[in-house]
This record gives sequence, structure tokens and C-alpha cells, in this order.
Amino acid sequence: MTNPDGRPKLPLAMAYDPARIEKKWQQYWEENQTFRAELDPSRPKYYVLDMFPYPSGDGLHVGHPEGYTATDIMARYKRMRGFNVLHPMGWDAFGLPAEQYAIKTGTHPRVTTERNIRNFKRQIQSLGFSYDWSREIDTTDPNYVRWTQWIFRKLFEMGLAYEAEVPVNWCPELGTVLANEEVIDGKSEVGGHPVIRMPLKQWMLRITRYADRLIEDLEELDWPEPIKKMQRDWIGRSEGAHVRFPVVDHPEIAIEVFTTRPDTLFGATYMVLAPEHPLVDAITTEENREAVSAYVERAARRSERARMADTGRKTGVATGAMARNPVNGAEIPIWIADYVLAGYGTGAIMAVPAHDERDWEFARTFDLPIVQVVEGGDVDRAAWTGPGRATASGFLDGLETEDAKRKMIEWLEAEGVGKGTVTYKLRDWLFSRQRYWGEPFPVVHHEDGKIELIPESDLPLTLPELDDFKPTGENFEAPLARVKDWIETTDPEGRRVLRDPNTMPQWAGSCWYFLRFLDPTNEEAPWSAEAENYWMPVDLYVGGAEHAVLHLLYSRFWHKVFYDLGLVHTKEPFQKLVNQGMILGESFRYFDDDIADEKKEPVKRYSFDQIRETDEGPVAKDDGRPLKARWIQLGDVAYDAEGNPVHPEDPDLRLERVVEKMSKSKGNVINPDDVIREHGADSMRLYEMFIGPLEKAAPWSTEGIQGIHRFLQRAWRLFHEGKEDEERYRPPVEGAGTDEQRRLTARTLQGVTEDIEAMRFNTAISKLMVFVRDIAKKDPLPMASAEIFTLMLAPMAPHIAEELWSLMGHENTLAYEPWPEPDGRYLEEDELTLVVQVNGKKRGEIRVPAEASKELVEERALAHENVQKILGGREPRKVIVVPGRLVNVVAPA
RNA sequence: GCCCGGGUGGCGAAAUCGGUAGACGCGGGCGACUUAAAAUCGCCUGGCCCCAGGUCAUGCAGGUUCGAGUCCUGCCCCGGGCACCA
Repeated sequence: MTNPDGRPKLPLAMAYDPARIEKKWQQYWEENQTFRAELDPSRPKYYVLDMFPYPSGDGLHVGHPEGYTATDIMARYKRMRGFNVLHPMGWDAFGLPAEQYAIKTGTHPRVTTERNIRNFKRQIQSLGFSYDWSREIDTTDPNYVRWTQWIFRKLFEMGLAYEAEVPVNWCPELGTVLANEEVIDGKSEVGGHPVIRMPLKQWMLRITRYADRLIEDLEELDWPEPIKKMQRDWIGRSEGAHVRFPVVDHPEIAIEVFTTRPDTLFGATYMVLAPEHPLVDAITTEENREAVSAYVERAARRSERARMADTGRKTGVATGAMARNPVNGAEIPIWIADYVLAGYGTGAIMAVPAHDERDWEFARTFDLPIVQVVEGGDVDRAAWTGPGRATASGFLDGLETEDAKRKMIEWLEAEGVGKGTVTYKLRDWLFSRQRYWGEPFPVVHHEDGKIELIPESDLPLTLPELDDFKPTGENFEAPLARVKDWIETTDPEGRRVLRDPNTMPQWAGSCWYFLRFLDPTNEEAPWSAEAENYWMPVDLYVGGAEHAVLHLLYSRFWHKVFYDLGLVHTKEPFQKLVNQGMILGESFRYFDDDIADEKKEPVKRYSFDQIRETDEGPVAKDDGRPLKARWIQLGDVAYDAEGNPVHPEDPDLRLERVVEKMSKSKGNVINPDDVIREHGADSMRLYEMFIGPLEKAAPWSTEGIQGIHRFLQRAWRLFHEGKEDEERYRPPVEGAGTDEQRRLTARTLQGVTEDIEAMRFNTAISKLMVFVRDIAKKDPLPMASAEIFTLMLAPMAPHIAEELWSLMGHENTLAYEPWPEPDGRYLEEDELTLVVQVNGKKRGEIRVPAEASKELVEERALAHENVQKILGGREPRKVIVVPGRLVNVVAPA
């Protein structure tokens, strides 16, 4: 746009206006397909991935953009470093909330899901992330479901998917079974509903076959050590032995146990079976039958939770049967107790009370003999579980624990009564859910019970339409079981067959989405070998730590299956993993005595200093009555004259300020839309990166973001002159500026580069703040510094950077501008300031030439007046010179 | 109970190789501009004291070292994970 006289027309209002420039550049990027990634073997690739979100009805949360901003900075930085960057986004859109919403309102989950995706996408795009939207994925899209089902076919063909009657975690509230990983403390991970154990026929995936590889291959991954450890612990590999104990008077029966301490076999003084153990019935004597059945029944009724609450208190009952210890022929009683778990090992143990805490407690409770067979500790007072020399153990006597284990296993194998074995805590993955909103299993059931895959050409098998999404609650059946004309079908030969009423868990879609991103529109295959070969593995994966054992274990498992099928070329999908911390909210609470939520009148309110926390919850300090915490919505909080938060209707009631996880019920949720409207996307991005290290949780602060916004305004004003609405672009002066400016620019660039490489965005931003503060203090901003600054800012605050870049006269986006190199000549100082210490305490400073010798530095330090004063003429005992840092003079004592 | 993280100003933090503790930001204070306020700009801001200086200070108590937020030992507190796994 030009004036009649040909000069460029400068817009009048140029004040930093994020709303204007952010929209402008988001449109530019979209119209120019700036971030579209194409396979290009001539260039190095960088695949940077976010854990894709479940598009919930609440919309984006301020927690989401933290990880997304971090990956976006890395994506933009790597592009400027010449990498071909793959940075995609998609939707993990199957799942319970949409289905539960459907149950409540009758709205089809597809409708809700589509609406939520639209909203999420709008919000994510308003933050200016450089995703290649042409690769967007939705796990509920039939074109995606088709390949998830295709993968299930592969799993089935490899014998990794099977149906089995297993004890499962049934959640009556959710009306479905859950995987072990989805149950926390006997409650569902989602919603915290009670879960009961019961046997049901379910689809299982043989993840246990990959247990060893899932442990071993963790080694080479650049993951946080705690996450690796959680995975190792979850898999829970332990080495030991299986040993068979013959049952006296039952020549046909032997009880097999697993033990990690075969070296203590001589100390086994009794055995214990889990109440669910299949041999319980067969071995129980008539006299004990009644007591045993009563105990078994009671154990079956008790919930997992009650059982866990009792940990420590030992209960059990004798069967009356005896077993023979195979090493010494001793007859030992067989008991039943619920401290032995049916699901681990063989469901039976040999009890060595002297060297196992649980057995010791049980033996004490029921007065069973305790025989020490490992030296160490005092077994009358506590079990000795540490290592030691074997004793009272026949041929093991004198051997250290490790040697004794080895020798016992040799003996067991030679005698044919046992063998060395490895056991895992990890169970096979329970893979079916009694839900509607998931991938149907691509199988049919024949009348004779045979299961057959439906032909590949029939994929995707889509969900039938439904009006009522409720679980039936009868026979633990899924909603699909009611859709007779979908369930009942015929196979290609015309035989009557039934479809499977179950659907896959939400994890199915997220187990392989990172591979679909490589080649999202492929019709012939889930992805092409060419794309996989070029883009994989994921170089950087960022997401919440809550997926440590769920998503990350499942997807590693699938990836290994793909590896075995030759579908991928790396053993592991995610090379580097970073867990971002949570953004916490500030909430305000008080207490009242309406514990039943019956809106009773009058209600008595309590401030935080009038209550006391007990095991049963908060109670009033004065009369001890039970109370319930209440929260005031962030926007409704009132303040008294001293600025203390108070109840809006009761100004005398002081509110307690609590920093905690954001949730609707606590009224402390911050909506990204509001933040962007007020401060802009660049401020939001920078703020989330500035509040602390990425991995650490940090509270959201409404004041804090203003500091960032001010920084961006200052940066803007470096390039502008004039007041308020008459602000005009003022071009930086030609050239590279003064030595001081060159030094600041070079030093900032070096520091920011190192910080971004290490993902220390908080310190990178603080360096940019220092730069903005100092660069034009004395002399006008030079063009070279201006350009370098803009490029450094670009990965973190891309909109303002693009705007400044174009104001400086550049025609194209800076997204692909090469990352600048610092001028080495300006990184070094000619003169240094060294700290002078006496006995490690700072006493002064000296200025010395950068290349000053140790001797000169020493001499100058000793000449310092404070040093002279303290030494008082004495000779120093020692002088330590740390080059470039300090001089420490050690005074005589 | 066991295993990981982590405790630094009023607050978020920095110091990552054992070498000036508190960069940067928030909040607070003072000043400039303004009729005034906001905005902006400048300066100050860990405690204490005999205040040109000194002294104490990185959860607590010790230790190693010329020198410790950083390394070692013991303890306390907070967050997370696992939880009768034989």
C-alpha cells in the first residue's frame, strides 16, 4: 500500500496488538501451508510429537498448551536448524465421557465428538502452533478404525489376541471391565468408582510374551529414569524357581509353588494356597471342610479394597492336609490364606517364616514353627530377609545366598522336583470393554465356539446406529449385544454367526497413531515402509507423566509386534520422552457443616483457622463436628481492606488460598480463550514456558502473565517510536552496532541456543528479557542485533517475531530462516572481573586482563586492600586461583 | 511400609563442572512524567546489627574441603509411584 507520492503508507495505529497480528500470521501460515511436511530423504528429519488429546467437552485446559508450546518451540527451532520437521496433531476421540454424555442426553457420541474436536482445533490453532494440519487424525474416523482393526487381525493371526475366562476388574458404575493398569487402589482410574473382581470371558492381548524385551529395550531410551523404573516395576520380573511339593495321602497331587528364595527351602515349615486355588477342594480334609469353605466364601465376597485395607493383619485356615518338603522329607501343614494372591506365581507358596516378613507374621499369628536357615538377624524378633550364609540346610550349609540359590536350583532340576523360572507381575492385557463408543472387534463367533476374523476387505467394521447407549447391566453385556440385526450376521459361506458385542479400549487408537501420522491418507496400508523408514522413530515425545505405564507400555508393546512383522524398523517408537509438569490453579476455600449437601439452613461456616484435619476429614476446632470443604469460584472471591481473600457474602469469613490441580468443582480453572483474548497467544506461550522448568508443576498466576506481556511490549517498542496510537515503525540502524551491542547480541544468542537445545525455556526467555532491557540503552538498535533477536524470539513467540521480521522488510516467513551463529570474536572479554576471597569469603573484586597469568592474578589479589588488612602483614598459607572465576587467599590460622 | 522426585527471598525461580547465592519475572517501596489516575520509564527490595561496613542465611544436625545450594551421613517435611508380587 502506498501514498499518492509513492512512499509506503505507514498505518497510524501500530501499538503492539496481539489480536491483529496473531490472526494475520495464523492466516498466512494456513494459506501458504507453511508447515506442511513432505518426505525428503536428502534432508535430516526431526519428528516431534505431543501426546494427542482426548477432545473433552470442557475444551482446552491451560495445562494442554504447556507441552504443546514446548514441542512447538522445538519444531520451529529445528526447522531453522535445517531439519525436515514432522509435527502433527490429532484426536484420541473414542472414550467414556462422550458415551456417558450420550447416556445422559441421548446425543450420539459422534455428534459430541465432532463438536468437541472442532472446538479443540479452534483453540489449539489460536495458539499459533506449527502443526501440519494436513495430517490430522481422528481415531474414530472409519478410515482410521479400519487400520486399528487391521492391526487387531495381525495380533490375532500371531496368536497374541485370545479370548479367555479370567478374573477381571468389573466396574458396576461404568458397566465395563477395566485393565489392571486402569485400577488404582481398587477404584477405577476414571471417576474413582469401586471395582470388583469376577471371572468373565474377555479378549486378552499377550503382552507378557514381550515382558523381557519391554524391560531390556528401555536401556537405550532417553527417558526420565523414574518412568523407566515405573515400567520395570510394573512388569515386575523376578527370578526364582518352581518347586513341587507332593501332598501326603494324595499320590496324584503335587502343589507347585514359585519362590525367589530356593536357598531357604529347608526352612519351609508350612504351605499356603490362595483361597481361589483349584486344589483347595481336593486336599481339604473332612474335619476342616466347613471352616475352609467358609473362609473361601468370605474371601471371594471381600472386595479388593477391603482386602488391601487389611494388609498386615493375617487371616487363614488350615486344610488339614499335609505336604512333604522335597528337600528333607518333612511333613508340613497346608493352609489357606488371602495373603497369597491367586494371580501371581502359581497361587501357592512355600512359607519360610524365618526369612519372609509375611510368612513370619502368619506363623506368629497361628503359632507355626520358625526355622532359621540363613545366618543374620534375630528371627525370634523379625524375619531376616537379607543375604547370609546358609545353615541347617544340609548340602547348602556354608554357602552364601547367591551360591545357595544356584546350587538348590541345580539340585531341584537334577531330582526332577523343580526348576529355575522367571515370573512377572505383568499380566496379559485385558483388551475388551463393554462399551459402545470404541472399535468393534473384527471377528465373528461360530455356533461351535470357533472365532474367525472377518475378511480384510470387509474392514472397517463400523458401529451400528443406536439410540440407547446404556450398559444393559444384565449378564455383564455390552450395549451392542442388544443390536440383534448387527450382532446376528452370516459369514461368506452363509453360515449364521455372531459378531462380538465388545469394543476395544481407548488405548487401541493411541497405540499406533504416531505411525499413521507418517502417512495419514494411505488407502493400501496403515503406513508405507518408505515413510516409516524416513520419519521414525519419534525424536521427541512430550506428555503427562500419568501415562507412564498405560499408554507408553501398550504402545511400546504394539510397536514391538510391528517390528516382528517387519512393519517398522526400530525396536522402540519414542527415542526421547519428556514429561511436562502440571499447571496448578489457585483456589479459595472455606468449610461448612452441611456435610450431606442438603442445603440446610442455617449453615455454619468455618474459616481455615477454625478447623482441624483428621483422618476422617476436617472437623470444627470448637465442638469437633465434621465439616466439608467448599470452594469459591475464582471470579467471585472478594477481598478485605488488607487484601485478604474473603467470602463474597460474608466479608468476615477469611478464605484459604490453596494451590491445587485445576478442576471445575474447585472453581480454579483458567480458560485459554480468556487468556488469549486478554494478552495474546504469544504471551500465553511465553508465560507457560517462563514459570519454571518444563518438568515441574507450577501454579498459574494472573499477575505473572502481565510481566511477560510487558516484555513483549518492550520488544515491540524497540522497533517503534511515538506515543500510544501514533506509534510508528522505526527501522533499526544499519550495521552491527557498538562493541558492547555486538557482545550482548553474541552472548544472548549463545545462551539462548544452549537453553533451547536443553529445553530450558525459562532461562532462554530471561536472557531475551535482559537483551531487550539493555540493547538500546545507550545506542540505537542496530539491524544485525534486531534480526538476530527476532529470529531467537521466533520459536517461542512466533507471531510477534513474524510481524517484526516483515516490518524489517523481509518478504517471506522467518520459519525457515537459518538459525544465526554467534560471532565468536564477541564472546570473549578482554578484561575479567575476578572475585577475591579470604578463607572462602568474598572480600573484594579485581579487574585483570583475560590472558593474565596465575602469578599476576595472585599478586594483584594479595595487593587488594581488604586482603592486606586481614593478613596484617602475615604470609598467606596458600593461594588458590580458579581461572576466570576467583582467587582464594588462605590466611594463616 | 518400600521406591523415586523435591525443600533456595513475600511468591514463580536462577546458579547444571564444588568457585561471587538469589539472574529474570511477579508482588512491594520510592521517584519521574501527568491537573489526576492508568500506562510508561528510572532506582531500591533476604534477615539482623554498632549500616562507607559487618554478620547470619539455600528444610534441620553433623562431616569432607582453601571453598558446599551443589558431595557424604543421619533426621524432618512436601509431592508422586508401588503396595501382602513369595
